[in-house]
Amino acid sequence: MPKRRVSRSSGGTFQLLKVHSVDRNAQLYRLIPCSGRDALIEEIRANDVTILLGETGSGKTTQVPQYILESGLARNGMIAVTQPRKVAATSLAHRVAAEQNGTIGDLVGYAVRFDEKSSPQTRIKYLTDGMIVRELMSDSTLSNYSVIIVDEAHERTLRTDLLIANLKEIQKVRNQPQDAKGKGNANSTNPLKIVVMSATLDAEKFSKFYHNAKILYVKGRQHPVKIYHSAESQLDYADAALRTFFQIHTDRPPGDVLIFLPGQEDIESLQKSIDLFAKQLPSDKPAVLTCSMFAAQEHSQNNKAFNPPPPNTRKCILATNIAETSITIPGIKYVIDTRKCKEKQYLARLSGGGFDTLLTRDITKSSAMQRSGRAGREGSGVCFRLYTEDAFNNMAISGEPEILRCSLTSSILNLKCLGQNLEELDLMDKPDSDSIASALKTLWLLGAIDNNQKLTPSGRQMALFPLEPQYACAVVASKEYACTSEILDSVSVLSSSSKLFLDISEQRDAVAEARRKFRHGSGDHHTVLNAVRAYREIAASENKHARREWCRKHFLNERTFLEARDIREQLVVTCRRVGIDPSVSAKDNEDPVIRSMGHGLAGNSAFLQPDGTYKQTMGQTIVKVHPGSTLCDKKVPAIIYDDLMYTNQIYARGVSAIPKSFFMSLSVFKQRKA
DNA sequence: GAGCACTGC
Repeated sequence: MPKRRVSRSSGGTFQLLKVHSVDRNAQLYRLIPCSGRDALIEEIRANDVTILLGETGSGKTTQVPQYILESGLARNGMIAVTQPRKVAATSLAHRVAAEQNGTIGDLVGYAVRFDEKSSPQTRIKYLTDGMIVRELMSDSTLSNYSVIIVDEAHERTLRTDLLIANLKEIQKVRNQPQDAKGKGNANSTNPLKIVVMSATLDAEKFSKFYHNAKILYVKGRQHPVKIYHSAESQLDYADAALRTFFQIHTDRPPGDVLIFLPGQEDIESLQKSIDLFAKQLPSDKPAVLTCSMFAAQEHSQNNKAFNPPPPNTRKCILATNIAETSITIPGIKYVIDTRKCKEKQYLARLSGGGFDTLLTRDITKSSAMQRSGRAGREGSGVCFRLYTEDAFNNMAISGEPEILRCSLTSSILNLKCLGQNLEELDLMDKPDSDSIASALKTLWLLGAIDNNQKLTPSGRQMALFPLEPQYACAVVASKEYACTSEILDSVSVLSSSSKLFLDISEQRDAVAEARRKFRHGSGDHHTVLNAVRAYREIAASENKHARREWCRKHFLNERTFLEARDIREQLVVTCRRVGIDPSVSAKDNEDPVIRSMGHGLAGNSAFLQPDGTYKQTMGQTIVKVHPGSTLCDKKVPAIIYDDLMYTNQIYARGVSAIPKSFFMSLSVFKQRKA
């Protein structure tokens, strides 16, 4: 089928084209032109669900909500726009508020964790997908909204998937036509419109899920990017990237280079090689400045990639997926795509709990397109794919949705509170039965559900805490052990998005030395507590600058402390609600803290074997203590751990020693062993 | 002897 792309200027800020049919094999969209804004509003007015397919830079996320507002389609309620990321939600809201000439929180607002700006006047609200899923718990039909726009739906985050499934159910209730007796359904006066926004390639799946909803196409404003594939497949992607970079450097006009690599290890070694070769360049060639970018790296270091290079210098940025969606680096004209990324995948196991794997794998087509697009943000660019065109054509269209590759423990607990079962939910992709069974077993071990899979009173309490069920269980248990204050300190740090202990490979010895100050013989949980206590002392007596300097000197991430403080405040409120005194402290008594954690982490435990290895108490897996743990190289009879991660071996992270006798007192353990 | 990226009550 020939590619037939008909477009007409819309007069608005973007062009709108209606997709008539999708030819999957050719992967071309046959497009029928519409006239922009009015046509879009008419389509949304006429249909319960609209799928909006759009290239990046089309402005759909900022413009469409405003069009809907001005059209009066949302007269009965707010317009929600959901985002997978907090920064996106807040920055989009600020931009749209400015376009509406208003202050943020007035007509246009946002809601993300720890930060909400909205008022009774708010009509357009940007929120994270997690936030709206949470709202579902208190208002099961989301009655405050008349239009819900699900943005970045193609990312298929766990929460977006749960939202999409629930929205289908909500529409059944709210969009019911008046019944034959003329007795109108109370809800039919407040129907719900759904707009699903997605990047190209996978729109058809959303359409099928929503009873063949119409797909509309929004044309983007990206600059053209010339794409080169390699003629033959490359065995060594790092070496291929090195050669490609110097080819660009010697043959191509000025412009910075962005290299996508799977992880920190590859980044650091390739950076060294490039620096080494760059020194040997003839003096008439421009110089090379390399920067690296990955999440575990200090912010100040990551930020160097944003600085313009000195005159007559080409900047080369080596980055992980962090530069694919979350961060946009200015000045990039060339992209080198190694085809690789690392992805976390949860491996459900019926005995001993599941564990995460973190392995290098091939990227997907949408990822490859996203990467090449990074060369066309400011002008035309070039992308060098270190793989053949065949390889590209054979890539999966998009990644596996998160719901198929993460632990379901938390989601199942939350759904149980809503009276829903994950198995019965109409999801776009259903997790396999092993994954569900493994989560149910964990919940049973925690005492959150009974033998009939019914929520227990303490399970209902756990669900109220903004924590993984394991840590919520530890908080609930801390009441009995009179150490809630310490457990809150501990779990708030463990639940933070960033790690507390920074690792800088070049300063390994200095890092180890600084860490020794907080080191606690019983393991990582008390080591974290020691760091929290030390920071609290500094924070009480020193100013902001001194605090920051103290953290830097001890290789501690201050952002983690600050985030943990916010989380702790939320936990204190929840504790009071369920009758747990958050201020009760065990003082210097260490044992209660370990035992409380032991209740949450009973399934994450292992006994020392005669041969010196650790074997799971509730499974057969041999686990190794992670080298970053204070208990590495130490042998204790029994350990609990925060999680297992398989990279080269199965490593237990966040490890503490626990008396072996503790397990004998646990009823679930006795039941389990029997 | 080692760390893809996000997010939430």
